[in-house]
Amino acid sequence: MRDRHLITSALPYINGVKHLGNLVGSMLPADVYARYLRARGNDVLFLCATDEHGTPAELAAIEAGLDVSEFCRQQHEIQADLGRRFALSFDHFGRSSSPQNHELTKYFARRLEENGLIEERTTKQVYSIDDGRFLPDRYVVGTCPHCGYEAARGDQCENCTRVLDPTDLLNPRSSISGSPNVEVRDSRHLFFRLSTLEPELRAWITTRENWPPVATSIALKWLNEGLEDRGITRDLKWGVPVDRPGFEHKVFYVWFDAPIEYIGATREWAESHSPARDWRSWWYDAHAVNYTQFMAKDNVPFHTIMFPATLIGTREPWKRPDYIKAFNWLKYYGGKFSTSQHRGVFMSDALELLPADYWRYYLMANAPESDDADFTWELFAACINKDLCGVFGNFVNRVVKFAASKFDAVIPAAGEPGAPEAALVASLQQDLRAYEQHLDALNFRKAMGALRAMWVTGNGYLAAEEPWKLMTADRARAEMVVRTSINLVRLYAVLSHPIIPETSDRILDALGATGAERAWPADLADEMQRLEAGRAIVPLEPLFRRIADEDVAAWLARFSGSTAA
RNA sequence: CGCGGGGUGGAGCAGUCCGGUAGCUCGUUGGGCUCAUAACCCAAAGGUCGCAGGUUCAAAUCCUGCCCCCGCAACCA
Repeated sequence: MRDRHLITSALPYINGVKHLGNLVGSMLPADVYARYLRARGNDVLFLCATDEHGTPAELAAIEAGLDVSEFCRQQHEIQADLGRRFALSFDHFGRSSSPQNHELTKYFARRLEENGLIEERTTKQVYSIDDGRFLPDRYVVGTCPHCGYEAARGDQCENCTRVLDPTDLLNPRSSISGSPNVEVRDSRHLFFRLSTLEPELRAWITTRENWPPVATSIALKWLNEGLEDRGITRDLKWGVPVDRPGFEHKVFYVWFDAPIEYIGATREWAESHSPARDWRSWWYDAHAVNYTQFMAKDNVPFHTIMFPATLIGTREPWKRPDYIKAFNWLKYYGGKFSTSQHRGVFMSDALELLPADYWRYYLMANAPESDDADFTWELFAACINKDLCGVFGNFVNRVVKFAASKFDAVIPAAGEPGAPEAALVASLQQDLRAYEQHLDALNFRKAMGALRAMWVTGNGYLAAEEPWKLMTADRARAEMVVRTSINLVRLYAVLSHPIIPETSDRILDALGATGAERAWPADLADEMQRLEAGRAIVPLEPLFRRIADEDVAAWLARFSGSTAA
């Protein structure tokens, strides 16, 4: 029986094209894992969506001169398109603004209320008269009462790092319009009584096994500091409406409805089919489902505390994640990727330079798993040139060219596997086991190392057997080596498919591989003779191009942003 | 004493939980090969594992103190 795997990637926010850090922190590793599990024959549902609500979306829409719903529609399409071009194999890429999510969000809020976990409270919010809106804390700026820093934000002073309340600020003003015409108004809001769920959350978190330290440590930090009740509504127009007297101009807080969209996207997916698929069995009483969430570390509190609390608070058997894969930051030359300063590489930029597979391999081989990782063009070029061009691309190229020039691109028939082939299989078997174990454990860097080791083995095999010499010395043996090598090419394409799917398909197409010949390998000795003698193969051009020093220099200049010299 | 992550040959990392001659990739140097994208294969050099104490027959690994770097994690998503 096939295992059921539910995989979700953190939802990219709607306000613009995401950068490589966003990609490597959730969407890409989730895709690699989904592709791997599918290749191993599992029943996989892989979901993502745009996270569309909140103040930044409203402000970005205003800046774009668009109605917020139209802005989100356009941005959603842009992100969906980029996802396709990066070969992200979502079963569905949804929208947190969908009717399904509206309905589910209201449902969850209602269940929490029925269970006594919601209460109304009056809060004091800064209202900007000139902007005509309530301001989230970070959009209120003023002078820090502690250090005198004049551009302190209402949530925290960046200068002295003290946590602030917007009402602490001297000379407060709106960061949107710059207007000092602001006042504090009372506003009624719904609060989620998180504090009462703390024991259950702690019991759940402390029994999770082998989660990344960055996931459990952040969750425990929140629990140890004590959970506070949290407002789950906001004074905004764009969002899920709160059906409640006196709340006509309020919506649910974006962080309340966004994770619910994981379920919403499942419904969107189910209802996009005719007849509709079953969404509920993935989420409700879904003991047989193995659920893995991917995210960067900034998202951890919401996935280990807020969302689980929402699910627990329903007192219904909603599925919680079995495993959370959390990543650290990808940085650009030691600093942050910055949208406003155009610093770093964004998904759309990346595809202008090179095809998706280059980025996919590099990012997975250098994923920020144990610590923040640096993106530099020098490392990127070295990794591409060495691993993809020199080791993998070159192996495929030398085998295919040799077969084309010496055997008219037809797989030769003579010879039987001998001791070198047995040794080859043994070596590959060991690395394959490591590769599978690392992917099963979501250790992507190590998995890439194992994959690379298998590629290296192919070049070593050719160097040791020297088929170009055997052509005259032992023709049968030469044919054996070439036939084995062509099968190695096929094997590598199959194993690399989760990482570099487009290149992998290109190779398998050239080999005329059938569906069965694209399946995950079982017995490697058999795999080495799988493609039979007599089959014609289509010559391939080199799979990857080398990155020149001039490319590095040009890209460095182009992407270093406004802070560059 | 905010919290978390990290400090291992020139660069990037593994090893630290469960102490036992310091490992991988890139780079460098030397050799080999010439089928292949000046690619590939083999070998060598290079580290007192942030610092200082302590425990131990033995510490990168355990304990104590300190230093440095990165991030911000409850109304920003």
